[in-house]
Amino acid sequence: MNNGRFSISLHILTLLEMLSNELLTSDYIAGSININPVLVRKEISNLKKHGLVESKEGKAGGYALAKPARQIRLSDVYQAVRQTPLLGTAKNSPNPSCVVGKQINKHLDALYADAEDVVVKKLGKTTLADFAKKFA
Amino acid sequence: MNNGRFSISLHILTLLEMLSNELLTSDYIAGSININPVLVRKEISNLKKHGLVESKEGKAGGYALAKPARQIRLSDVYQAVRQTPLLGTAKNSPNPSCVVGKQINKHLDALYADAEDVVVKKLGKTTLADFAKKFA
DNA sequence: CAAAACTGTAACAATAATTATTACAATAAA
DNA sequence: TTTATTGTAATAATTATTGTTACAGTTTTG
Repeated sequence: MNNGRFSISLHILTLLEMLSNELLTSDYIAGSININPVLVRKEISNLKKHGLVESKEGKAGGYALAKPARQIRLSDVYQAVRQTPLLGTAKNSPNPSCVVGKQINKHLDALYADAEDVVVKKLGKTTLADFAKKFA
Repeated sequence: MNNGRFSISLHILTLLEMLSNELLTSDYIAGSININPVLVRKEISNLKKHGLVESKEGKAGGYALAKPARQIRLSDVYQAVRQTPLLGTAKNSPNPSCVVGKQINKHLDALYADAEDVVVKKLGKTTLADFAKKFA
């Protein structure tokens, strides 16, 4: 699958929701996650592309959610971050002269799509607001 | 997530099922998948540990399924291969002096477990026999 | 029994993916 | 005009994955 990007994006979004009365800087966010601020900015750049976060440049700038947390489903976060199929991709190219090799990718793709579908449906049942509520 | 191991394991198992009247060598299997035979043996070593494959050493040796394909669920394959949480793991250690940082791992773990659960349930509905049937 | 064809596995090399860092231009506030 | 901040490119470092070589151990077969 992917990497730690889902965790990081969700961490960012949770912080933005919990402290939604102010703009948060990449430095502050990086301090909570304990990673490099540039990574936070890169990750947010992606979240902005997907309409989940907005930013203000310049002094006293920072980040905030682009819409109410109850309108952000965790599946939206997953899809914003998703790059490769959930169940992984082999980098081989199966032998086309073998019955199995010739067709396996087609069948794997279908299977992966189904699996991913149930995850997306599951994640779609929780909003960022629900998730953030757990942090007392 | 992981890598290409699920694909490779499923490819191996499908071959073993389709040609279940003979023992297949790692060389033959590697030729269909188009990877190194040693990788095949390593992967099978894991499948053996999980009771899905059995092997015979020596000349005229090779591999076969350890039980009927209809008794092997794709979720068994997934669990045999699974190493890291489906949705990825960040390698940071969140700041414990932050409300979010302190608790996020606990909540992420719960969320990941739920997501993984639905995938396992979904994969559990298909057996290796079902899957192999698709290869005319 | 000796040669041949295998599996099993360790050690290591190569490649690819991920994460971190540095640097600096652009923007906005004070 | 200084300061704080985002945006982004370039590159380095680290880690994960995949591939390779080598060889000991096992079994069949001539």
